[in-house]
Amino acid sequence: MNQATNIIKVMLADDHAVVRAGYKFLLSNCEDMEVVAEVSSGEEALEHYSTYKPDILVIDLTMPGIGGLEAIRRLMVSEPEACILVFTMHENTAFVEQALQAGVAGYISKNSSPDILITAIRKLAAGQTYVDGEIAQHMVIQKTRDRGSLFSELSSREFQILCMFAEAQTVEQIATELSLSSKTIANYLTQIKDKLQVSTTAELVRLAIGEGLVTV
Amino acid sequence: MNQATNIIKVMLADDHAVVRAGYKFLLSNCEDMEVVAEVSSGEEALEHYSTYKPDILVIDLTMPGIGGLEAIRRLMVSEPEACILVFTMHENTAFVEQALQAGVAGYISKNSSPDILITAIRKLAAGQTYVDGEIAQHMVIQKTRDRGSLFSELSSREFQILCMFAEAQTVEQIATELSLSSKTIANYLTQIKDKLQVSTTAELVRLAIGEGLVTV
DNA sequence: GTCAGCCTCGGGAATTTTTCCCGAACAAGT
DNA sequence: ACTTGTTCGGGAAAAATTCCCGAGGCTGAC
Repeated sequence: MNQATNIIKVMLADDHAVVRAGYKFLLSNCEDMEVVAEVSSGEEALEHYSTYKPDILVIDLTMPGIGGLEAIRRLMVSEPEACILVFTMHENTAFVEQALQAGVAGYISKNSSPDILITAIRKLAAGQTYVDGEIAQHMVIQKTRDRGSLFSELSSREFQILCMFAEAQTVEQIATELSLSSKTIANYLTQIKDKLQVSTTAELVRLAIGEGLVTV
Repeated sequence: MNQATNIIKVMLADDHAVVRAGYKFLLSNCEDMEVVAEVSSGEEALEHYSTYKPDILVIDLTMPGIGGLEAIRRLMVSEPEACILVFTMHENTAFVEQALQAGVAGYISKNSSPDILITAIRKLAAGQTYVDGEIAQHMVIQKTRDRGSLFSELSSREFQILCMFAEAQTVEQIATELSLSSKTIANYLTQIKDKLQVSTTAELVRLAIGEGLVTV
């Protein structure tokens, strides 16, 4: 609404200090925005969000602990009007979908040119949404061809569990971390295999790695 | 011995016709060598080797069917004096080790500059061995640092089974293809996990992919 | 030659994991 | 109100894995 008069308050969430420094430097050239807080994990983001009440939260998806996606989901519960911009290296359609479903207002890639970040922040501050051009293209292309996003039919819980499993976590470990019965996790995995139409664990892991859900 | 007077007879084994064409073109510029046969699978290589009795067999590792490694092993049984040059895209130490153990005389990468192939063929024809410089470096580096080649303690059977498994083949499929009991395969896999110090299937697949044993 | 050591192969039995089927609670959409 | 989807997990059967063991083959050392 009033982007000329008011300064956009930005909060940064990224686990790499250098990356945060880069952001800050980048934004320091813009008179209309200011970094009011920076955190290095999803947990911290949740903890400090209400203190700083930023206009925009710029957040990475891959962070230690609960990670970005989960942090976004939780934040949207307690602060439904939060304006979140995902800034990550995951160009994978599945992540974009999951993030958008979680309610983020923008999604840009770390591969994008730096000024895209500025553009995106201004757009979001003006109440608009922004998705990186290339990413949008990927999504359209992937949508139009046969299978859609392959992972799009997974629920967020299923997606989360798949990611954890593909990172070679045990069924028990996942159960513990999510405070669920290992029975539940096992059932989920069966369900996931079914939806993804793979029959073995090896295939599942290959698929997840191949699609870029996890890095090896 | 007599490289000046005699023409080096070369047999090519690669499943891609274009690649074979490239080899032939490359070698056509050399007066001292000639392509006497070309085949597109390990099976064919075994079948035709004795017909042509080439001085050098240039072979790729990734081919349909039994693949290059297995073909090499079998060939070395029937033709122990065979002179084999592996020419592949696998720069992975594990493959180099497995190939050298199988008795190949040379190992070069498809990433090497083309004239390396010529050089290598001449070396081998002269009774010497040849391993690509970069690959050798990799091996030394990997050897000197902590763990050695990780897969080096796997027997060839174990290595083979691991590769197949990481390609998402079922225990049953592997058993069928190798004409073994699925019980044996399962036992092998347990053994492999033990040697590689991983506890889950997911970890095993990740490791295999991460180390480049299979492509995703 | 003999012996130790490793590799290959698989059976038996216990154990663990996975699957399949089911139900309950809850939220959202129509 | 009613269907639909998500989340969670129990029960029981089926399948996979593990652990342990043994036999045969091959190699290299003594």
